[in-house]
Amino acid sequence: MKSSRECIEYIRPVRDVLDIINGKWKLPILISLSFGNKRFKELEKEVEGITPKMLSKELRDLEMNQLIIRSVYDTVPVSVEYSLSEYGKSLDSVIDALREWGKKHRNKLFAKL
Amino acid sequence: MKSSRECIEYIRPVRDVLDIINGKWKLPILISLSFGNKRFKELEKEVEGITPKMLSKELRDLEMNQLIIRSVYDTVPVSVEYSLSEYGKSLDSVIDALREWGKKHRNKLFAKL
DNA sequence: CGGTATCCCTGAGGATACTG
DNA sequence: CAGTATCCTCAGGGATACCG
Repeated sequence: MKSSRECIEYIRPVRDVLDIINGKWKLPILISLSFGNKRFKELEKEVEGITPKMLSKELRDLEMNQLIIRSVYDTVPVSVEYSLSEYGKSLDSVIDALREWGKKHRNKLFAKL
Repeated sequence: MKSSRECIEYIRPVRDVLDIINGKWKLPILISLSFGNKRFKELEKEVEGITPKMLSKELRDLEMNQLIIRSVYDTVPVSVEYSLSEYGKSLDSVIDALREWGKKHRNKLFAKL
């Protein structure tokens, strides 16, 4: 067992990440974008249950943190495309880990029934 | 680029996990316990900033989800020890991934200055 | 299409004090 | 020591409607 200080040091980076990908929507949005660039309406469908207001806000947050890129194309009507930045793509390992555990958890829950 | 249905299927397990480890405190608590069994007061110190109320609530949630074990010892005064369950330990990979990314993120922020 | 605006509510989370 | 009890704030999130 290590010292308390080491433990606190260990927690810090995780808290940093939690600050960035907090809430129920950010990771689902990032995952959706990891499947390919998406328009606003597409995201609204794939991230089930999200409202336009929340989607708009979360996209802004993610863009501010440089995880995604918002590209506006000068078509008529204007079209907007969201994509993962390289930095956002680097979250893959995190998403994979979460996903693997999530699948195990699901199996565990089913096994109980 | 895959179909929308695949994408939605892909997101589901991640949302399951998020439901379990949501909020700012659960992962820090789990990490602290990964360093060794802890008493309530010890956790209160190592999970910096948490109030006893939140700690109490989060511990209850984590216990309900079988991620931690609460052991009461019949001493005077009574002592309570929290430990990771095997199931809780299986979150290691998730925590590692988050932590690795968090460290990178920190470096990136520092590099900017 | 890609969002805003408005209103609303719950619950996460905090501060402080207290108890068996 | 291991929590409860109260009271409080505020942001996360939802519903619905609307706009350029």
